[in-house]
Amino acid sequence: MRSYNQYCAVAKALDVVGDRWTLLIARELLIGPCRYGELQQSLPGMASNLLASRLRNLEGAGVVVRDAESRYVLTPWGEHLAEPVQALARWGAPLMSVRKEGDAFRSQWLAAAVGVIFGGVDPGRPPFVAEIRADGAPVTMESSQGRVQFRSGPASAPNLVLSGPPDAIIGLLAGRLNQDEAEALGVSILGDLHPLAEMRRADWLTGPEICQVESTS
Amino acid sequence: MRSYNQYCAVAKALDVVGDRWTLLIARELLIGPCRYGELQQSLPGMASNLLASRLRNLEGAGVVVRDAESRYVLTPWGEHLAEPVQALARWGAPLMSVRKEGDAFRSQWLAAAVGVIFGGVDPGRPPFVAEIRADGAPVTMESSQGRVQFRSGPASAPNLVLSGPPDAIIGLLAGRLNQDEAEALGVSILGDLHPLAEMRRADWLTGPEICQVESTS
DNA sequence: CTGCATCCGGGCCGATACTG
DNA sequence: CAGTATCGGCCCGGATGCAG
Repeated sequence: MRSYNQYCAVAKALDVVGDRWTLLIARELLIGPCRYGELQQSLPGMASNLLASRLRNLEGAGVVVRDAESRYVLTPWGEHLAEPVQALARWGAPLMSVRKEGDAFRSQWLAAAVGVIFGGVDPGRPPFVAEIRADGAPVTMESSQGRVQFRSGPASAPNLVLSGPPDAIIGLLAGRLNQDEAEALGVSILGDLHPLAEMRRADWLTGPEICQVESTS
Repeated sequence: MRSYNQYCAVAKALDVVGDRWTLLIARELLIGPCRYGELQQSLPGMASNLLASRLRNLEGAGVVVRDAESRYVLTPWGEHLAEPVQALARWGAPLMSVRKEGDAFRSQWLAAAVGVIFGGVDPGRPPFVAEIRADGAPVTMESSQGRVQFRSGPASAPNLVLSGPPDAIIGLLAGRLNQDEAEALGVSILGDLHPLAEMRRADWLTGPEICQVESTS
């Protein structure tokens, strides 16, 4: 990307990660190291030359390095992209209330949603393990010592198993839908949902009321 | 911008504010309502048609509205862009250690820097007023009740007056430079600098050591 | 088969000129 | 003052090619 040529930290940051697709690459690498092909699968619609170019730029800027298995890994500085990426996710969360026709979905993207809804540390949180199957490979959400962690793969001894369409699962996690509404949308629920409510961030707002979703383009 | 077509909060957010220049427009509007012409002056290098187009998009998305004087103002949802913008500024802060030849500077951009270095609430902060003149109109930084506020215009009864080149001023505020080093770079200092150290965020790191600034393009 | 590089059409970006 | 019009060029997106 052409530099903004502004002596301002926001502009400098965008000089590095402001290109189209770049922050979505960071979103994937924040979950863990990735091969080139894994990134391609996680970024449907992105041209292969663009992915290669973005990765080169990020490598040159010191955000990403290659590991011994030639996977792409965030540097310590790159790991700190977690904060702006999560802040953007929190800001964009109201737009998730409806899933647009044709929107792609990958189960690992629940990691961002989980970070947004259950982020931070809260000693009052109960220990809890949930396994989630939303349109793909199962992922596990685990609350322990006040912190909610996320990883891909099934859970060994879950307190809760959710499976169904992604938008209904997210509505349930976000607290926008209750058990009956979610089941009506095709979610199958095994276990008790009530601990979810105690695990949400204190500042989490259930509804998307802050942004009016307009239909007039 | 073309939509990413991903059912993910980060992608949805970037569908709205991921376009080139858009987050810099938000940076300006976060300081306060702006006329079209003020935005143009604050965004050197941005084409006029692009500014008009971005403002239309933001208005359509519900991020911006026009007030009675036809100024552009953030909606409540738009105000919440403060978090992602500040997070980006914090992430990009290490890149501010050197000012590149040709980088533009506006005194109001100190607002972002002040937010990054002195953001949040800390009851231990002493009350303090500083007037800063960095290459332009004077701006005022005021600490009261644990919170540091920023506004444009001179201070009425400052404890500290700083004037000089922007990079040296920022180095001083960030704690990268001491009084002698800053004065050697042309900063004139009236008053006591020591309260600044007590006002910085507890997690503020002085140096840019986290990102190696490489010269090999 | 993975990990890119090349090519090409279309659209976005950047600069300047122009208008109510 | 607040935008609109226009045009060259670069970036983006999709398909294809190719080397290890």
